[in-house]
Amino acid sequence: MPQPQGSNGKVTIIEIADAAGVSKSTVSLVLTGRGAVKPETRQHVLQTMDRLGYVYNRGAANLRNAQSRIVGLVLNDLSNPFFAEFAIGVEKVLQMAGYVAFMANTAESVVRQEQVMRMMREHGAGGIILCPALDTRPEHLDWAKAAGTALLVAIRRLPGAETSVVVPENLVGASRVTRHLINLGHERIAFLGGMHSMVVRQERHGGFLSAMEAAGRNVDPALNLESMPTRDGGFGAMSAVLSLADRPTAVVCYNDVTAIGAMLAAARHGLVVGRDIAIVGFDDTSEARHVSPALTTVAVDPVGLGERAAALLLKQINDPSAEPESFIGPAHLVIRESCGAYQRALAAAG
Amino acid sequence: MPQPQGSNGKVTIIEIADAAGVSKSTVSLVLTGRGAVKPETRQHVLQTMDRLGYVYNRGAANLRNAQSRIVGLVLNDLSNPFFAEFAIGVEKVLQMAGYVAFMANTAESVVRQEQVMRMMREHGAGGIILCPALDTRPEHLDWAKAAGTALLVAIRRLPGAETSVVVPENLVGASRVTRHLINLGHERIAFLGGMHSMVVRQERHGGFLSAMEAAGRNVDPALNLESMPTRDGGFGAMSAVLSLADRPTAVVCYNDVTAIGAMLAAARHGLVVGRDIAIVGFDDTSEARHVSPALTTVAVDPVGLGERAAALLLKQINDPSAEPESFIGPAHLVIRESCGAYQRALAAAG
DNA sequence: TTCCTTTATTGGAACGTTCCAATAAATAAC
DNA sequence: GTTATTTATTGGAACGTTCCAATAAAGGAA
Repeated sequence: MPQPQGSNGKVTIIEIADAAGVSKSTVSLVLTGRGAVKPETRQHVLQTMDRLGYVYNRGAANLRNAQSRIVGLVLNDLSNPFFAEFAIGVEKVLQMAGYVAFMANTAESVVRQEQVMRMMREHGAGGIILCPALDTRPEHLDWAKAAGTALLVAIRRLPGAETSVVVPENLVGASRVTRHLINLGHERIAFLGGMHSMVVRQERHGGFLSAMEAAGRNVDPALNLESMPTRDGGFGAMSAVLSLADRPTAVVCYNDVTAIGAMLAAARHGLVVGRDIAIVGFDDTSEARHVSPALTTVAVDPVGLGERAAALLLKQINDPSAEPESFIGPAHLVIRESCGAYQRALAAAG
Repeated sequence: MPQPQGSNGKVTIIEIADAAGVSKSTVSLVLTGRGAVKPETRQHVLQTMDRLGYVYNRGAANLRNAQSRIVGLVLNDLSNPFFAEFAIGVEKVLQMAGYVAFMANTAESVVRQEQVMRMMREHGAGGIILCPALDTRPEHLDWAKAAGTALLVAIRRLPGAETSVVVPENLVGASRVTRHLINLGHERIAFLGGMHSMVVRQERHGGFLSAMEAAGRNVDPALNLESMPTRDGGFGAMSAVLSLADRPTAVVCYNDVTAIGAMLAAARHGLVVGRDIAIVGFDDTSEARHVSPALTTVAVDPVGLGERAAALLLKQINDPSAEPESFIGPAHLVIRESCGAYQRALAAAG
């Protein structure tokens, strides 16, 4: 039965020592498990701590040995299930290593990102995993080198920043899904969604272009539309594309969210996705499986990327002199219904 | 140009004082902005801090005045977009108040939940917002009263725990959506999904029952089926219900995820949802909008709930003697296609 | 000038922990 | 039975900050 301590709420190591009839040093030894302490003494101290409702004060401890075992996880968009899954992967690995994640959402605001990273440093975070907000400049991260804080950039590469990086194989993935559409016989293929300034879009669009060129397909600049990477953005861009005189027969979207918006727009125009038009996405979020028709997309295993990011960061924390390291996660094609391949196969068989 | 400090990485207030030719007390005054310090001195000190790359050490500061301005946010399932949105609401309010959220995911594990809450206390969190994991017992939270830590339970009410609570109007919401089905002329209505032990299910099922009874409808115990609150669970329960001799004409589901599973099962049995059978959900997740036919459901504004939870917690932190307070968030009906109301209206008009 | 008040600045004592060197007790070696 | 060695325990000095009481400097009023 925890006894709320006498006057103020905080029970300290010294009060435990007094109550247990030992010195504070002994209590400390029990706490850290470092020195040799007689089993019965240890037991007694532990009981006393339990009885008085003791809480370890990590702030005070960190004052002595700067080993905080906390790392920061800075996400640019928590409402995107992709990042939520990434976070789950990160937490899983950190937990196993006895670390705890200080997680924050910047909602694409560089200002908020700056604030949040400062807070984390002030709290003694040993490292930070950063999914950078859209307008992040590499010089925003210079403090890390100077302060010797381990910093890892994830998901969105930040050209010019000399840190470890964990990103998916955007170029290859986009190239694969585009080739898939080409193999299905499509000639006019559009690329939809994302803003030009986003590195991820540049990579994915680059993959799209390389597949098109490799197949000798013509790339119509009118079929390259930017939009915010949201459902509404995808809806708008798709509507624009469908109002063209010469419509495409297939559409590669920046990501799943955009693709789902595009599917809605197509349906609104009376098109049956997968039959009248092919639409594909990127990321393989759980939504992709559940929309109707199910979305053909590129899977990048966000949980796995998160695990990898955490592992890499821990390595860097433990060996601060190590060189920055990069991990490029695999991206593989997931064929479902929205590209029409399934229907085509059925037709061929029947 | 931040100069990485001589030997170890950490620059302290004393080094700043030495470099600026003032005392550490003066630097502290500049830092906290409390005392009266000559503008030129302040300026000079600030410049010196910038020059040496000083980082405030919150741990050391908290040692003196236990004002940490951090609060913990413990989520039971981050992969559920509902909780991600809730978290966004919480962060928004905390940020405005100059607080920072220490966020963690328990993945429904009570053990992990315990770990994570302990960590947060150890780091000096002034309060915690807890979305409890499934098997949480009220006595797991007893420490909060004893330690005087502000604790707020959100989304899942925890009977027997004497804390502030922020939850949606589950009973009223379920009652509303049930009445909607009754008004559409349904007689045999089933309730599907969720496990009996879940408080949220008890509330929603209670709302279902009250609407049925108020309308004088007969409640067939065979039409109350439990399942895990997953898509597969919904699929299984719906399949079971459809194998009954006397099928229901409408189904109220525990939540959207379950409802979507139920829709798949209905389709598999050759039924057209919205015409041959009505299916409704709860939560209004983004998926509800995008399945086909779109799901009629109950919206509960997770972001708003998050904002409210944060506001309530801050209030409690600032006035620890205040009584626990509850907020029951509104739940309103969102009519889409899966209930058949739309088709019925069309038929009436045509 | 002298005294009082306000404005700036300061050293030292906390805060709760860990570590080090020192001691006390128990065991092993001779 | 003495000495070495191991095993348990301990006080005190940090760690980086804030606060308090004290001092120094600067004006204002007599």
